[in-house]
Amino acid sequence: MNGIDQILRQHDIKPSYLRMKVFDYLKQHMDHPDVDKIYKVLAPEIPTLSKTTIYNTLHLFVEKGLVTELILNHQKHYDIRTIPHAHFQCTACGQIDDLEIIPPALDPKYVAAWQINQVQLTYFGVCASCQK
Amino acid sequence: MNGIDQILRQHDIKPSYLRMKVFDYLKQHMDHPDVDKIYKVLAPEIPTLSKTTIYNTLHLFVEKGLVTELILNHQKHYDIRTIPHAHFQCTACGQIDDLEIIPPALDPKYVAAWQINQVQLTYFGVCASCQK
DNA sequence: CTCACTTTTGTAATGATTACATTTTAATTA
DNA sequence: TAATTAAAATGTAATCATTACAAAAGTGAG
Ligand SMILES: [Mn+2]
Ligand SMILES: [Mn+2]
Ligand SMILES: [Zn+2]
Ligand SMILES: [Zn+2]
Repeated sequence: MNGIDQILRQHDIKPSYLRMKVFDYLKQHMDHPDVDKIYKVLAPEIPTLSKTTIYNTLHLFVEKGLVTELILNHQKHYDIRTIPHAHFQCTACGQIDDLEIIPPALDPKYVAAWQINQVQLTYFGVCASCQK
Repeated sequence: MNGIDQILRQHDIKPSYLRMKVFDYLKQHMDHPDVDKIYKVLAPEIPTLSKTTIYNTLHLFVEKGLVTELILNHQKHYDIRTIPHAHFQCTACGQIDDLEIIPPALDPKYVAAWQINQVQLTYFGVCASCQK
Protein backbone atom coordinates (compact mmCIF):
# COMPACT_ATOMS: atom_id res chain seq x y z
CA MET A 1 0.00 0.00 0.00
CA ASN A 2 3.04 2.20 0.09
CA GLY A 3 3.77 4.46 -2.82
CA ILE A 4 0.20 4.26 -4.00
CA ASP A 5 -0.51 7.84 -3.04
CA GLN A 6 2.51 8.88 -5.11
CA ILE A 7 1.22 7.06 -8.17
CA LEU A 8 -2.22 8.59 -7.84
CA ARG A 9 -0.76 12.07 -7.41
CA GLN A 10 1.43 11.55 -10.47
CA HIS A 11 -1.76 10.98 -12.41
CA ASP A 12 -3.44 14.05 -11.02
CA ILE A 13 -5.71 12.12 -8.69
CA LYS A 14 -6.15 13.19 -5.08
CA PRO A 15 -5.33 10.07 -3.07
CA SER A 16 -8.36 9.56 -0.86
CA TYR A 17 -8.68 6.49 1.33
CA LEU A 18 -11.08 4.75 -1.01
CA ARG A 19 -9.16 5.54 -4.16
CA MET A 20 -6.06 4.07 -2.60
CA LYS A 21 -7.96 0.98 -1.56
CA VAL A 22 -9.34 0.46 -5.06
CA PHE A 23 -5.98 1.00 -6.69
CA ASP A 24 -4.32 -1.31 -4.19
CA TYR A 25 -6.88 -3.97 -4.99
CA LEU A 26 -6.22 -3.69 -8.70
CA LYS A 27 -2.48 -3.86 -8.08
CA GLN A 28 -2.82 -7.06 -6.11
CA HIS A 29 -5.41 -8.73 -8.31
CA MET A 30 -4.41 -8.69 -11.93
CA ASP A 31 -7.22 -11.02 -13.01
CA HIS A 32 -9.19 -8.17 -14.59
CA PRO A 33 -11.97 -7.85 -12.01
CA ASP A 34 -15.29 -6.20 -12.73
CA VAL A 35 -16.99 -3.65 -10.50
CA ASP A 36 -18.99 -6.23 -8.64
CA LYS A 37 -15.93 -8.29 -7.75
CA ILE A 38 -14.09 -5.29 -6.38
CA TYR A 39 -17.13 -4.18 -4.44
CA LYS A 40 -17.76 -7.58 -2.90
CA VAL A 41 -14.17 -7.81 -1.65
CA LEU A 42 -13.84 -4.28 -0.30
CA ALA A 43 -17.32 -3.94 1.15
CA PRO A 44 -16.71 -6.17 4.20
CA GLU A 45 -13.75 -4.12 5.37
CA ILE A 46 -15.38 -0.80 4.47
CA PRO A 47 -18.95 -1.11 5.77
CA THR A 48 -20.11 2.23 4.37
CA LEU A 49 -18.83 1.49 0.88
CA SER A 50 -21.17 2.23 -1.99
CA LYS A 51 -20.96 0.57 -5.37
CA THR A 52 -21.40 3.96 -6.97
CA THR A 53 -18.09 4.97 -5.46
CA ILE A 54 -16.38 2.05 -7.15
CA TYR A 55 -17.87 3.16 -10.44
CA ASN A 56 -16.82 6.77 -9.87
CA THR A 57 -13.32 5.83 -8.85
CA LEU A 58 -12.74 3.53 -11.79
CA HIS A 59 -14.07 6.08 -14.24
CA LEU A 60 -11.61 8.56 -12.81
CA PHE A 61 -8.75 6.11 -13.06
CA VAL A 62 -9.57 5.40 -16.70
CA GLU A 63 -9.92 9.08 -17.52
CA LYS A 64 -6.52 9.79 -15.99
CA GLY A 65 -4.92 6.89 -17.82
CA LEU A 66 -4.13 4.97 -14.68
CA VAL A 67 -5.94 1.79 -15.65
CA THR A 68 -7.34 0.21 -18.78
CA GLU A 69 -10.98 -0.66 -19.22
CA LEU A 70 -11.90 -3.66 -21.29
CA ILE A 71 -15.44 -4.57 -22.10
CA LEU A 72 -15.98 -8.29 -22.32
CA ASN A 73 -19.31 -10.09 -22.11
CA HIS A 74 -21.28 -6.91 -21.64
CA GLN A 75 -19.23 -6.09 -18.58
CA LYS A 76 -16.46 -3.68 -17.85
CA HIS A 77 -13.28 -5.20 -16.52
CA TYR A 78 -10.34 -3.27 -15.16
CA ASP A 79 -6.70 -3.86 -15.85
CA ILE A 80 -3.86 -2.14 -14.06
CA ARG A 81 -1.59 -2.88 -17.00
CA THR A 82 -1.70 0.01 -19.43
CA ILE A 83 0.86 -1.22 -21.93
CA PRO A 84 -0.78 -2.88 -24.94
CA HIS A 85 -1.30 -6.61 -24.60
CA ALA A 86 -3.88 -9.21 -25.56
CA HIS A 87 -6.35 -11.31 -23.56
CA PHE A 88 -7.92 -14.70 -23.55
CA GLN A 89 -11.36 -15.15 -22.09
CA CYS A 90 -12.91 -18.52 -21.37
CA THR A 91 -16.54 -18.39 -22.41
CA ALA A 92 -17.37 -21.14 -19.93
CA CYS A 93 -15.91 -19.85 -16.65
CA GLY A 94 -15.27 -16.23 -17.63
CA GLN A 95 -11.64 -16.12 -16.54
CA ILE A 96 -9.45 -13.60 -18.33
CA ASP A 97 -5.77 -14.25 -18.90
CA ASP A 98 -3.05 -11.94 -20.15
CA LEU A 99 -1.33 -12.79 -23.40
CA GLU A 100 1.98 -11.24 -24.30
CA ILE A 101 0.94 -10.34 -27.80
CA ILE A 102 1.25 -6.80 -29.04
CA PRO A 103 -1.68 -5.91 -31.28
CA PRO A 104 -0.57 -5.12 -34.84
CA ALA A 105 0.00 -1.48 -35.74
CA LEU A 106 -2.48 0.24 -38.00
CA ASP A 107 -1.65 1.16 -41.55
CA PRO A 108 -0.24 4.74 -41.61
CA LYS A 109 -3.10 5.99 -43.78
CA TYR A 110 -5.52 5.16 -40.99
CA VAL A 111 -3.26 6.55 -38.29
CA ALA A 112 -3.22 9.82 -40.20
CA ALA A 113 -6.99 9.97 -40.57
CA TRP A 114 -8.10 8.62 -37.23
CA GLN A 115 -7.09 9.32 -33.68
CA ILE A 116 -6.59 5.90 -32.15
CA ASN A 117 -6.98 5.77 -28.38
CA GLN A 118 -7.17 2.11 -27.57
CA VAL A 119 -6.65 -1.29 -29.10
CA GLN A 120 -8.29 -4.44 -27.86
CA LEU A 121 -7.23 -7.90 -28.96
CA THR A 122 -9.16 -10.75 -27.40
CA TYR A 123 -9.23 -14.47 -28.01
CA PHE A 124 -12.41 -16.25 -26.95
CA GLY A 125 -12.60 -19.95 -26.27
CA VAL A 126 -12.66 -22.64 -23.63
CA CYS A 127 -9.83 -22.95 -21.14
CA ALA A 128 -8.10 -26.23 -20.31
CA SER A 129 -9.97 -26.98 -17.10
CA CYS A 130 -13.36 -26.16 -18.60
CA GLN A 131 -12.87 -28.62 -21.46
CA LYS A 132 -13.44 -31.62 -19.21
CA MET B 1 -32.63 -11.74 -52.50
CA ASN B 2 -31.98 -14.67 -54.76
CA GLY B 3 -29.81 -17.49 -53.57
CA ILE B 4 -30.37 -16.53 -49.96
CA ASP B 5 -32.51 -19.56 -49.32
CA GLN B 6 -29.69 -21.71 -50.66
CA ILE B 7 -27.18 -20.16 -48.28
CA LEU B 8 -29.47 -20.63 -45.30
CA ARG B 9 -30.14 -24.22 -46.22
CA GLN B 10 -26.42 -24.86 -46.60
CA HIS B 11 -26.07 -23.80 -43.00
CA ASP B 12 -28.88 -26.02 -41.82
CA ILE B 13 -31.33 -23.16 -41.38
CA LYS B 14 -34.86 -23.43 -42.67
CA PRO B 15 -35.30 -20.36 -44.88
CA SER B 16 -38.40 -18.69 -43.52
CA TYR B 17 -39.53 -15.34 -44.85
CA LEU B 18 -38.20 -13.43 -41.87
CA ARG B 19 -34.88 -15.24 -41.78
CA MET B 20 -34.36 -14.43 -45.41
CA LYS B 21 -35.24 -10.80 -44.81
CA VAL B 22 -32.77 -10.52 -41.93
CA PHE B 23 -30.01 -12.22 -43.85
CA ASP B 24 -30.71 -10.08 -46.89
CA TYR B 25 -30.43 -6.98 -44.73
CA LEU B 26 -27.08 -8.07 -43.34
CA LYS B 27 -25.86 -8.83 -46.86
CA GLN B 28 -26.76 -5.36 -48.06
CA HIS B 29 -25.63 -3.45 -44.99
CA MET B 30 -22.13 -4.37 -43.98
CA ASP B 31 -21.86 -1.59 -41.42
CA HIS B 32 -22.22 -4.01 -38.50
CA PRO B 33 -25.77 -3.12 -37.41
CA ASP B 34 -27.16 -3.92 -33.99
CA VAL B 35 -30.54 -5.49 -33.31
CA ASP B 36 -32.30 -2.17 -32.96
CA LYS B 37 -31.06 -0.91 -36.32
CA ILE B 38 -32.21 -4.03 -38.12
CA TYR B 39 -35.55 -3.92 -36.36
CA LYS B 40 -36.18 -0.26 -37.16
CA VAL B 41 -35.51 -0.81 -40.85
CA LEU B 42 -37.50 -4.01 -41.29
CA ALA B 43 -40.43 -3.14 -39.03
CA PRO B 44 -42.07 -0.67 -41.45
CA GLU B 45 -42.28 -3.22 -44.25
CA ILE B 46 -43.20 -6.07 -41.90
CA PRO B 47 -45.85 -4.61 -39.58
CA THR B 48 -46.14 -7.68 -37.37
CA LEU B 49 -42.39 -7.93 -36.80
CA SER B 50 -41.26 -8.46 -33.24
CA LYS B 51 -37.85 -7.51 -31.93
CA THR B 52 -37.66 -10.88 -30.21
CA THR B 53 -37.71 -12.49 -33.62
CA ILE B 54 -34.69 -10.48 -34.67
CA TYR B 55 -32.91 -11.69 -31.55
CA ASN B 56 -33.92 -15.30 -32.17
CA THR B 57 -32.91 -15.17 -35.81
CA LEU B 58 -29.51 -13.65 -35.15
CA HIS B 59 -28.78 -16.11 -32.37
CA LEU B 60 -29.56 -18.90 -34.79
CA PHE B 61 -27.34 -17.39 -37.47
CA VAL B 62 -24.45 -17.12 -35.03
CA GLU B 63 -24.97 -20.65 -33.75
CA LYS B 64 -24.89 -21.97 -37.29
CA GLY B 65 -21.79 -19.99 -38.15
CA LEU B 66 -23.53 -17.86 -40.73
CA VAL B 67 -22.64 -14.51 -39.18
CA THR B 68 -20.20 -13.15 -36.64
CA GLU B 69 -21.25 -11.43 -33.47
CA LEU B 70 -19.09 -8.67 -32.09
CA ILE B 71 -19.77 -6.97 -28.82
CA LEU B 72 -18.79 -3.31 -28.85
CA ASN B 73 -20.03 -0.66 -26.46
CA HIS B 74 -22.18 -3.06 -24.50
CA GLN B 75 -24.05 -3.91 -27.67
CA LYS B 76 -24.06 -6.82 -29.99
CA HIS B 77 -23.31 -6.04 -33.60
CA TYR B 78 -23.67 -8.44 -36.49
CA ASP B 79 -21.23 -8.99 -39.30
CA ILE B 80 -21.93 -11.09 -42.35
CA ARG B 81 -18.21 -11.51 -42.89
CA THR B 82 -17.02 -14.61 -41.10
CA ILE B 83 -13.39 -14.56 -42.18
CA PRO B 84 -11.13 -13.02 -39.49
CA HIS B 85 -10.60 -9.31 -39.80
CA ALA B 86 -10.27 -6.29 -37.53
CA HIS B 87 -12.50 -3.31 -36.81
CA PHE B 88 -12.28 0.36 -36.02
CA GLN B 89 -14.97 1.96 -33.92
CA CYS B 90 -15.34 5.69 -33.52
CA THR B 91 -16.17 6.41 -29.89
CA ALA B 92 -17.88 9.65 -30.91
CA CYS B 93 -20.34 8.56 -33.61
CA GLY B 94 -20.22 4.80 -33.07
CA GLN B 95 -19.50 3.85 -36.67
CA ILE B 96 -17.69 0.58 -37.21
CA ASP B 97 -15.34 0.09 -40.14
CA ASP B 98 -13.69 -3.05 -41.43
CA LEU B 99 -9.93 -3.25 -41.37
CA GLU B 100 -8.07 -5.76 -43.46
CA ILE B 101 -5.85 -6.91 -40.65
CA ILE B 102 -5.65 -10.56 -39.71
CA PRO B 103 -5.35 -10.96 -35.94
CA PRO B 104 -2.04 -12.57 -34.94
CA ALA B 105 -2.05 -16.32 -34.37
CA LEU B 106 -1.73 -17.62 -30.85
CA ASP B 107 1.41 -19.29 -29.59
CA PRO B 108 1.10 -23.07 -30.18
CA LYS B 109 1.31 -23.81 -26.46
CA TYR B 110 -1.95 -21.91 -25.97
CA VAL B 111 -3.57 -23.42 -29.03
CA ALA B 112 -2.84 -26.84 -27.55
CA ALA B 113 -4.29 -26.00 -24.16
CA TRP B 114 -7.26 -23.89 -25.15
CA GLN B 115 -9.99 -24.27 -27.69
CA ILE B 116 -10.12 -20.93 -29.45
CA ASN B 117 -13.45 -20.09 -31.06
CA GLN B 118 -13.22 -16.43 -31.90
CA VAL B 119 -10.73 -13.61 -32.11
CA GLN B 120 -11.68 -9.98 -31.88
CA LEU B 121 -9.30 -7.16 -32.76
CA THR B 122 -10.71 -3.68 -32.38
CA TYR B 123 -9.19 -0.23 -32.61
CA PHE B 124 -11.04 2.49 -30.75
CA GLY B 125 -10.66 6.17 -31.51
CA VAL B 126 -12.18 9.17 -33.22
CA CYS B 127 -12.93 9.08 -36.95
CA ALA B 128 -11.90 11.85 -39.34
CA SER B 129 -15.25 13.61 -39.52
CA CYS B 130 -15.77 13.52 -35.75
CA GLN B 131 -12.44 15.24 -35.11
CA LYS B 132 -13.78 18.62 -36.30
C1' DC C 1 -15.59 27.84 13.33
C1' DT C 2 -17.43 28.81 8.73
C1' DC C 3 -17.80 28.37 3.98
C1' DA C 4 -16.76 26.33 -0.37
C1' DC C 5 -15.45 22.39 -2.58
C1' DT C 6 -14.68 17.54 -3.09
C1' DT C 7 -15.79 12.92 -2.11
C1' DT C 8 -18.97 9.46 -1.02
C1' DT C 9 -23.46 7.56 -0.67
C1' DG C 10 -28.37 5.97 -1.83
C1' DT C 11 -31.99 5.50 -4.88
C1' DA C 12 -34.18 5.66 -9.12
C1' DA C 13 -33.86 5.38 -14.12
C1' DT C 14 -31.97 3.41 -18.34
C1' DG C 15 -31.53 0.17 -21.94
C1' DA C 16 -29.95 -3.97 -24.18
C1' DT C 17 -30.73 -8.64 -23.59
C1' DT C 18 -33.10 -12.78 -22.03
C1' DA C 19 -36.94 -15.84 -20.29
C1' DC C 20 -41.00 -17.63 -21.10
C1' DA C 21 -45.70 -18.33 -22.34
C1' DT C 22 -48.87 -17.65 -26.14
C1' DT C 23 -50.23 -17.25 -30.84
C1' DT C 24 -49.55 -18.00 -35.57
C1' DT C 25 -47.80 -20.51 -39.37
C1' DA C 26 -46.06 -24.51 -41.72
C1' DA C 27 -45.51 -29.39 -42.29
C1' DT C 28 -47.16 -34.07 -41.59
C1' DT C 29 -50.39 -37.57 -41.19
C1' DA C 30 -54.80 -39.87 -41.62
C1' DT D 1 -59.23 -32.14 -46.95
C1' DA D 2 -59.28 -32.14 -41.91
C1' DA D 3 -56.78 -33.14 -37.90
C1' DT D 4 -52.45 -33.37 -35.59
C1' DT D 5 -47.87 -32.03 -34.62
C1' DA D 6 -43.87 -29.30 -34.94
C1' DA D 7 -41.65 -24.95 -35.95
C1' DA D 8 -41.58 -20.06 -36.12
C1' DA D 9 -42.96 -15.68 -34.57
C1' DT D 10 -44.84 -12.64 -31.15
C1' DG D 11 -45.72 -9.99 -26.64
C1' DT D 12 -44.73 -9.13 -22.09
C1' DA D 13 -42.22 -9.30 -18.06
C1' DA D 14 -37.81 -9.96 -15.79
C1' DT D 15 -32.82 -9.35 -15.51
C1' DC D 16 -28.77 -6.88 -14.67
C1' DA D 17 -24.80 -3.83 -15.40
C1' DT D 18 -24.44 0.82 -15.80
C1' DT D 19 -25.69 5.71 -15.36
C1' DA D 20 -28.07 9.94 -13.54
C1' DC D 21 -28.90 12.65 -10.02
C1' DA D 22 -29.59 14.55 -5.60
C1' DA D 23 -28.39 14.36 -0.82
C1' DA D 24 -25.04 13.55 2.83
C1' DA D 25 -20.45 13.40 4.69
C1' DG D 26 -15.83 14.80 4.72
C1' DT D 27 -11.81 18.13 3.87
C1' DG D 28 -9.10 22.23 4.02
C1' DA D 29 -8.33 27.23 3.60
C1' DG D 30 -9.21 31.53 5.75
MN1 LIG E 1 -4.51 -7.60 -19.00
MN1 LIG F 1 -16.53 -6.57 -40.11
ZN1 LIG G 1 -12.82 -21.89 -18.21
ZN1 LIG H 1 -17.04 9.38 -35.73
